[in-house]
Amino acid sequence: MDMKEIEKKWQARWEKAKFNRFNEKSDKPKCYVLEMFSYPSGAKLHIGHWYNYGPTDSYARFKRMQGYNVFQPIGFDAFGLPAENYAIKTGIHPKDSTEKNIATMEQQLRAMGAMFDWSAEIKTCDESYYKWTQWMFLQLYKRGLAYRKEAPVNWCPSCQTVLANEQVVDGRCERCSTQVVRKHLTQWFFKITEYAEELLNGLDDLDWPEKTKAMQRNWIGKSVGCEVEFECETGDKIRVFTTRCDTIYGVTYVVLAPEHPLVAKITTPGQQQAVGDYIVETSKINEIERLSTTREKTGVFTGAYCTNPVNGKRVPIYIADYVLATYGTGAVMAVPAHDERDFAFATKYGLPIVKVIERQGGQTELPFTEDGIVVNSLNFDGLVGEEARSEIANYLAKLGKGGKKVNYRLRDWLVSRQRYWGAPIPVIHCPVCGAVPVPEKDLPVRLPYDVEFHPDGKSPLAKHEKFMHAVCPKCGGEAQRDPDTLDTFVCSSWYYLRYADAHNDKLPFSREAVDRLLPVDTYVGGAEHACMHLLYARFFTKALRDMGYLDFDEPFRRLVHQGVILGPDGNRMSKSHGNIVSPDEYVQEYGSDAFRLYLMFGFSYTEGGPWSDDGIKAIAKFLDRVEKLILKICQYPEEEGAAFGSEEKQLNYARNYAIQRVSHDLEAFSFNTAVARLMELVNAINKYDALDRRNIPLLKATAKDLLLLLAPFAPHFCEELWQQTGGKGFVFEQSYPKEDAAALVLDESEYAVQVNSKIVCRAMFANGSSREEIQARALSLAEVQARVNGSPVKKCIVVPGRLVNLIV
RNA sequence: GCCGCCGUGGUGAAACCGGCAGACACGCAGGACUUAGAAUCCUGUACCGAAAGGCGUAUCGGUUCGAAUCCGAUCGGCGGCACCA
Repeated sequence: MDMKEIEKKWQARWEKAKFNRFNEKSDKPKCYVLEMFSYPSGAKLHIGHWYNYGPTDSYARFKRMQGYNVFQPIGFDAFGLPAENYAIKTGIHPKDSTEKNIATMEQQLRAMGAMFDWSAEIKTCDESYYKWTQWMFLQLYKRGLAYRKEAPVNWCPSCQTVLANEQVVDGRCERCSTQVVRKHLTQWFFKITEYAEELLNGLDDLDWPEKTKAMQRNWIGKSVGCEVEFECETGDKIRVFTTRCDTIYGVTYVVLAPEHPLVAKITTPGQQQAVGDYIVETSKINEIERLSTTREKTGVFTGAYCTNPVNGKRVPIYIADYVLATYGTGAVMAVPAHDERDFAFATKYGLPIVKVIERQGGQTELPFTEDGIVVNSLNFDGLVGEEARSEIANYLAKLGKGGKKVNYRLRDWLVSRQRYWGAPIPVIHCPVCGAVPVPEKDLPVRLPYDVEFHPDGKSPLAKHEKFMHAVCPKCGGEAQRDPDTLDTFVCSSWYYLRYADAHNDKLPFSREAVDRLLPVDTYVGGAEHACMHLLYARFFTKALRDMGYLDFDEPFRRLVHQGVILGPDGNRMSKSHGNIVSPDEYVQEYGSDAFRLYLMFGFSYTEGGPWSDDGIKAIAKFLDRVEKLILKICQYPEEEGAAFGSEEKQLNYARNYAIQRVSHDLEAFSFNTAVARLMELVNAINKYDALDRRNIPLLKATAKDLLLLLAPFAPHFCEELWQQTGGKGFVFEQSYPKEDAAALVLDESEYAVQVNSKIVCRAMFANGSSREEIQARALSLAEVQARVNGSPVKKCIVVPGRLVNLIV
């Protein structure tokens, strides 16, 4: 077949028939299959795109043939830094380069032949989209979920913008790997922490990879403990968070983070110099060093003291940078006997170490950080672990000095970016009224085209006078726009909702549209989004639900991560490794169907692995064999009343076995085994076809099923064969074959015959035989008798259809 | 350090709930057809052994009639979190 021609032919016909569109009028059950949309980088699709979109499209086509009304939209995550950096380098405007890239990618995606519903296409950089991204911001603001505050934030000196916590990997920028630095800035945040508990609990019921759920749990980082108030001699109260309040009688000092607001207030005049020096010193140390566990602990005494609420003991207050300002309360109670960090610190600075926990039934070596028996703790002595913590927490609550408290590692999501190519934050800063949201009727706040790109740490918009100039919506006075844009992850946090109603100009989506299509049934994309996009999108869904715009809690019922196709050398494909493999030459040579089929067959979908084209020829050959076989069988004259003997039964078994397995494997995204089962069926048909006497109707029916089974894997190829063999309409209008359970029951099966769990031979046994019959027949076999040697059978284990084991 | 996942032929990989390890392919070897073969078809292919047979799923041990699969320890790899109190 001339695949190039055939691809074009069928793509044009599908297009003309609007065949790939979601059918609004159908009463079939809906199935929303979604691949993560792409950033329009470079120009061409790379293997990763193919690997994500090809097999998933096969899944979508399979669901369609199974009778679902499938919705498979596509679009572009079009805002973002690369386009802007490219503009700084080349002078080509981000809008122009992005639009050009999108045009190329659209063309390539169409050429792939996936069943995308292009009528719902979205581009996040279009006004018609980002207007609603801004609208989302305003709703969150109204709900108190968007707020502005000054805080220490992560700044990427290379990208010249702040980053969210999730975008800092090992102290480096997720995008460009530059070391981030800490800055104090006033920025916009989304209050994702308000949903911490629900985001955590919701994971339990999701059909997601366990690993991804574990990563989100880890990221949310719930820890259950206790908050305790230590009163200073100045009257100030220091609140500390601890998970080990059973050790509270062992507190010998309290430590504040150097940034803690009370530091300045409580430091005694004598210690001011030392404390000031220490703060300056630690602020110079970058985040990476500061977070290193191996670094020696340092700190300095403030000169102040506070009181342990449970025993009235006076303990010194230190500052040390091993206490983080951003976690818990930014202060800890130090129990050197039962915490390794406190132990190291106390040893270094000669602070007392008081043992209050003992190992149950053993020697207690300090620091002892496990649970144990409470000692030296007045009336709590003798309690153990959780019981002790609970009792002490209750006691603290009774004293009015604290109580049980849950802490999360998750921080609020910083969404401001000091960059141009994003959705402008719809806020006006008025000298009188402060930060005022732009009224919804004034949306969108348009991104001006004529800007200059000078990476200087400020948004290019800040220098655009016309853009910046605004009138305060509240008082009508002179005001300034917020010069920052929204993190692109804000755009991608709701795009799956927009697809459902992509052309709505009154609302981001109508309730009716999302009710009909959402949630997404199967979402497919890379695992690298585990703690970013996938967490943010869940947050958006829950927030929108609480605002009454949605009626469901979770956007993605089922999640599948495709693996990563690495370069042939086993490294990630990259320009710097010089190991990028382009799909184009393969597609050119073998066609898009063969290429996607190879991707499905050659890799375990969720694993991926190093690229190798070993076997791509075999796939092309396989398609050739199918073509020859089907065209040949199709020409056989009809013959009625042909015999149905054991050969026919075998062929029919192979046919129905393939139907059963292929359907099962496709549902499980186990494409490699599904293709293997198809190859087995082809082998079985070939074998049968080589016989002298054949049952032609059966052979034809089997060949037809093969074609239908293969259709989702090789859509153009099968569409063409369907037509050539006289099929009416599109092959994808046919139902996917369903297995005949009766054909899967064989008269007899081959059993492995074991004596004392060792395989002795194989033999055929009639199915439905009783255990006694099987035992008797097994015993009668010559190989078995040689082993048994007349010994009595003590036990006989039968696994129906598989194995019989005689224990003698 | 903590959490999670993984380790199977020369290669990519299979194996549902504990039941014939290596499906399906690639590669390789041999053969057929052929002027020719990089085409097509057939046969073989975990390893050791000529064979009978033995042995085998990172290593060691355990549970079981039976373990790639379950349990414990060790080694190796990957991913996440990490001075988180």
